[in-house]
Amino acid sequence: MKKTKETTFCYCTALRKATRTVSRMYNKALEPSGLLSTQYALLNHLNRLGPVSMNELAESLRLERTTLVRNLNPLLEQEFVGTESIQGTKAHRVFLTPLGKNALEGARPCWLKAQRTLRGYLSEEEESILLQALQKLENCR
Amino acid sequence: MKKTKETTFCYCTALRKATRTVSRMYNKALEPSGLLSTQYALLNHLNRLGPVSMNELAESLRLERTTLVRNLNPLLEQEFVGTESIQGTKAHRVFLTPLGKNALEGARPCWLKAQRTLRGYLSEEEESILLQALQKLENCR
DNA sequence: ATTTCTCATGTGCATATACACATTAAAAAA
DNA sequence: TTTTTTAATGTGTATATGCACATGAGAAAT
Repeated sequence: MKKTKETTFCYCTALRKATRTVSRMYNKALEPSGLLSTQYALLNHLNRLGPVSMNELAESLRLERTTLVRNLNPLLEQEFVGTESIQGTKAHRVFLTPLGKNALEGARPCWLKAQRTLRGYLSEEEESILLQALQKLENCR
Repeated sequence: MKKTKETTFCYCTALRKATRTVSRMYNKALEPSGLLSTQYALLNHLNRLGPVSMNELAESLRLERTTLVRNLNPLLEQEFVGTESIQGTKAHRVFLTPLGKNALEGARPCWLKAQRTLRGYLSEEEESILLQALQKLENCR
């Protein structure tokens, strides 16, 4: 009879471990731009989404709302992003300012460097399946 | 001519995103055991490595030494792990205590539940390539 | 033996992340 | 209209993570 292969690794541990290294790498690469990797990610996301409510943004990043707000604060202070209240409700919408778009574009070469380095480690198939797997995992709720 | 596919995702962002969700999931699952996901990971790692120096442990987890020490503290207090100094040097060795081994084994069912859930999301091929890719990425230094 | 150097460790600070609880404005129900 | 409910926010606390810098004990060089 076929014995189920024993699980020896842990998704959580493996993901966290890789994330630590990769985050360090991107932070290093982004240093000249003055942006942290999380800030780059936020600006980039806003650039693609356009104006969104806090909740939508948090949800789409799978990020705790309060964490999002705190991460957003320095970007608000630098006026890389702005907020506007939604007519007649108390909800807000966040959007990327021209200044923010500028910062994002200025940081793109740094980002690209890190990104290219990592791509170099994986085959096309690995990259594509990695991405696909991550997308499945991030929906495990 | 073939245009290189434009890179639209970001390794760092994608990893962090999935890691957030997965970590939440494991923390939830581990709740009854009283261990946090990071603590489970530490105990588990120590269980497999046996006594190791702080530096080796940090290195093998790709974890900042200071972070490791701080994550280790509550486990030391609960006497799940112990330390001993290495003869004639000022270096330390960390090891899993019987109490710690106990805690680890008690938490295993909770962990397994989360682990099984995630496995259910991926095909065997996806799992295996994911793991392989993560291992490559975590060496990007 | 004294000086220098290396390496294990410690401390302080900043960001990233989540959760629980409080607050309050808008919407829905009574 | 008053009450109730829901949903957007805000606050406090705790863990996770990394970096820069300080300290101090052995090891190596002089």
